[in-house]
Amino acid sequence: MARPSQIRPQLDALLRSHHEPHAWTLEELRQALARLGIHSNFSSIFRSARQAVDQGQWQPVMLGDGKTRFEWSGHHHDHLFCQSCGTLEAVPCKLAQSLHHRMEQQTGYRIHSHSMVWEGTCPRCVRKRSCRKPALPTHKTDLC
Amino acid sequence: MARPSQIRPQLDALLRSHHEPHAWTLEELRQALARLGIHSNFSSIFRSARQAVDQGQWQPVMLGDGKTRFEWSGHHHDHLFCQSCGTLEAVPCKLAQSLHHRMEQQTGYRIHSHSMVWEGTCPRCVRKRSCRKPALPTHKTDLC
DNA sequence: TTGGGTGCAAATGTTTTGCAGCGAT
DNA sequence: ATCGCTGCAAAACATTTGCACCCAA
Repeated sequence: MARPSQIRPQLDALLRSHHEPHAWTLEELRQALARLGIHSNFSSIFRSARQAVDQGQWQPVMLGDGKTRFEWSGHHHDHLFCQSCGTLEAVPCKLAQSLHHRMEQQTGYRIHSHSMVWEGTCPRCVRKRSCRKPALPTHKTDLC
Repeated sequence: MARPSQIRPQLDALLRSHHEPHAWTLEELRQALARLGIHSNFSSIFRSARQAVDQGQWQPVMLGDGKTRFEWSGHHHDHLFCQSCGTLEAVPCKLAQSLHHRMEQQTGYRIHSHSMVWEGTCPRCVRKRSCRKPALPTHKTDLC
């Protein structure tokens, strides 16, 4: 009964696309929209995101750098983070998914979703230096 | 070669204890210390935490409410969150642990750690109301 | 004397809200 | 007219840093 959202459909399209990044910060979404010629406000993106999460269409992803990222719920995946070079990869969550049933049995919970982040050293870094002090992700780390 | 930390040992003791909460926010740590008669500053707690994480003794835990929590690395566990009543439980991470090897094989990563949060409905809530709209965790949610 | 630990205040960065105006229904 | 969507500014929060001082080695 009121003005339909001008930006929400565009945001949905971004999250549904299979392009990088696979999980978007609010600021990344705003910039991506701007590149499409749609200049909007951070607050508007924020409110669209909250609504989308409430409606179950988006899923928040916390990677530990202080910024909340969002992904299309249907594209849910786990994350692989290289502590050495900061690379962040999306991996299918088949493995974690395979635990749902057992986890439900063991805990009595009815499980709706999960979020999982693996941290370690990527193949490239493993090859370069046989071993090095892992840089734990902090809020100032550059992810994505 | 300088003054030994007055609070770090106390903080370590808190995290090593098996009492609630199982994962502490900086503010919770400060308050717990205060209850022990040790009044300190938030910044000092923060710096102790950063150092402890750098040294690998503490592990940051992100639950999605905007606050970073910390647990003793040796006590690592996964989390179960009831979207209906907000209960947060710690569960052994044996199941997730069992995936390490396969995940390493499939990705070529050398995995050092993981973090996992299961979200769903706890047995009590499942019993009470057969079904209800799940309240997605937001930053304003009261966890722990 | 030195160098890390501590407290206090201020800066940063991100998230959240208040409010006025807009516009499709 | 109504009611949700927007933009702008400010507030609210959590994290982080600068700086002066303290104190055991």
